Amino acid sequence: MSDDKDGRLERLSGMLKRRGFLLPAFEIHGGAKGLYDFGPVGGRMRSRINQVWLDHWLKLGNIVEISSPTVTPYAVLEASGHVGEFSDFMTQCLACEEASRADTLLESHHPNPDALKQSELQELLLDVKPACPACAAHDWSKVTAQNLMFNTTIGAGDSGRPGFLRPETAQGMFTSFNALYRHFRERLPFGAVQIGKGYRNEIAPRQGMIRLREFNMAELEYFINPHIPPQADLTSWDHQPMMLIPDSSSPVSLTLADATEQGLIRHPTIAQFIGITFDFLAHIGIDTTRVRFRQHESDELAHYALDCWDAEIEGSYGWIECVGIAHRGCYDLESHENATGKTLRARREFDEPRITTVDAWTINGATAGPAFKAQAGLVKQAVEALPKETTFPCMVTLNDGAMVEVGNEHVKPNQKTIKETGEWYTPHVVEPAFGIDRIIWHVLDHAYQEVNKNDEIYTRMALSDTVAPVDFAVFPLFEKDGMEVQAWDLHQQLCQTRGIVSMYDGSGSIGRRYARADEIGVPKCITVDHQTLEDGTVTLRDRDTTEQVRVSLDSILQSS
RNA sequence: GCGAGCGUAGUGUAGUGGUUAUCACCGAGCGUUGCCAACGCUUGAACCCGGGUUCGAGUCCCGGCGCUCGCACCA
Repeated sequence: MSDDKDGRLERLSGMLKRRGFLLPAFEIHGGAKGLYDFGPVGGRMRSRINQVWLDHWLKLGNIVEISSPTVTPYAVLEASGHVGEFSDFMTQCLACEEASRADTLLESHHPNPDALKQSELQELLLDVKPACPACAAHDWSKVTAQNLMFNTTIGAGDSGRPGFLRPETAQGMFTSFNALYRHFRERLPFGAVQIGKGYRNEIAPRQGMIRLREFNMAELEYFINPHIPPQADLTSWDHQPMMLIPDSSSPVSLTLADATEQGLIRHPTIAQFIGITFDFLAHIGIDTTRVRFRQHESDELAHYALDCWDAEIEGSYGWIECVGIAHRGCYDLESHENATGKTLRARREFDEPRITTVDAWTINGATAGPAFKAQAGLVKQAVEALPKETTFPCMVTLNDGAMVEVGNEHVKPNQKTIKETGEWYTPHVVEPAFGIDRIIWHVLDHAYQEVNKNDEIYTRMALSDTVAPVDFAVFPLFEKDGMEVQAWDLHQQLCQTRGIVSMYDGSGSIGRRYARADEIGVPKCITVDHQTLEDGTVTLRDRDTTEQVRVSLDSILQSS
C-alpha cells in the first residue's frame, strides 16, 4: 500500500525524527514496537490538536469533558463485550509449559466454547481435564485472558484482581452515565468527551504511526432519546458536498442533507457528526480533497453498532481509517446495566398521562394469607387476572399448574386508577471516535512540502496556524550591537503571552534560520535588525510567501 | 505469528577478516557577512544488543531486539 517511489516518505520520516516531531520510543534500550514519542516539537503540536478537537465539540453547548482511568477492572470490559470480542483465553500445560487456547482444548466437549466466559471455561477445563496436545499431560494452569488487551493486576498478591489497560476511552463515559445525567439536569441529548490513551497489544504493529500499541484517542459519547424523531441542522454543509461511500454501492458526492434524505446515512445525528468531523479536519489543516466517509458493510460492523461511518484520509499509506462515527444503539448502557443491576436510564414524560383503570378482584390479605400460605402470591396473580364477572367461590388455576378453591372471604373488589406520567428508557448513543495519532500523521503528511530551491530540496511544513508547534521565531540579524538583547527581550515577551510559543534562534546565517523555522512549520519569523534599534520596527516574514513587511514591535505584541 | 531483506554519528551513507571507521549534510564555538540552507577556522557525534569462530569481527556464524515488505491477524 505504501508508495514511496521517490523516497518522499523516507525523507519525511527522517525529518520528523531529526526535528523532534516523532521518534521511536525508548530507542536507547533497543526500542519497542508500536510505541512512539512525541518530541519537543511534536508534543506541542499534539496538545494543540487535542485542544482544537475539544473546542469543536464543546461548541455544541451540551458537552462536558471527563477523564477516567486507563487501568480498568476486568468486570467492566467483560460487561462491555471486550473480553469476549477482544481476548483469547489461554492456559498453560503444567508439565511441558506449552500454551494453548482453552476454548480449542474444549472443542469436543462443548458446542461453542468460544462463547463461554472465563469462569465457565475454567470450570469446564477442570472438569474435562483434556490432554495436552504437546505432551498428553492433563494438568493445566489457571485460565487467563490474553491477546489484544494488555493484562494487568490491580492490587498486590492475593488481594490483586485482574484488569486491563483500556482498549478505548468510551467505557468511562458509559460507567459515568448517572453522574452525567444528573449534571445535565436529566435532559437529553447530552454528551461527554474524553481525550486519552488507549492500548491494544497488536500482534504486528506496522506503518509507523498507523498501528500503535499505545495510542491517543478522543471520543465523544452522545446520548440521545430514541423516542424523539431524530433531527439535526445540516444546513451549514449545504454548500459542501462530501465524498461518501455507502454500504455496498459506489462512491457518491452528496451534501449531508441529501444523503440523509435518501436514507444513505441512517441517522441525522450521524450526518451532523460527519459534518463536524469534516470541519475539524479542515481546521487543523487536512487537505479535505483527500477525505472521504465510508459506511461499514453490515458484516463489518462491530458487535455493538447499528450504523458506522469511517472518515478515511489519504496519505503516504493510502486511504487510512482515522475516525469512526458509530450508532451504538442502547448496547453499552444495557450491557453495564445487566452486569451490575444498576439503572442506567433516562426518564421521558408522556405528552398526556396514561391512565389505566382496574375494576376487578384482588385477594384479601388478612384471610387469603393464612389460607394459602406460600401459595398466596400466586393466588393473588391468578385472582387479579380474573374478569369482574367472576363469582366466588370458584376453582382457580395457578401459574405453577396447581388448582385451588378461592372463597368469597378470600377476595375483595379491586378498583383503582393508575396514572403514569412517563417512563424510564435506555438512551441511544452516537459515538465519534478519533484516532489522534493517525490524524496527526496525516496533518504532517499533508503539510510536508518539498520545493526546488537552487536545485536543492527545500522543506517546508505548511502547517495551519492553529496546530503549528511554534507561533513565532525571533532572530537577531546578528548577535551583536544590542540586536541580540532586543530579540531575546521580544522572545521573552511573546512567551509570556497566553497561548503563544516563541522560539529564539541566533545561530547561523539568517537564511539558514528561516530554513530551520520553515522545516518545523513556524508561520511567522521576526527579525530584529539595526533599524529596530533606531525606530522599534522589525521585519515580519510569512512562511508560505516568504514576503516580509516592516511592522512595529508594539503591533506584534498587541496582535498576538 | 511465518517467510524474505535490512540495522554504521542527529540525518543520509562508504567500508576484501587486519590503520586512529569514509564522506556529505547536521549541531556547537569563533570570525566574516545588511534578510532567505553563504564563507573560513575550530570542534562534537556512530558500527543495535548478547554470545561464538579467529591472533584479530563493523565485516563470518548463532540468538535476541528493532525497521521494511509479503502472508496471516486487525472492535
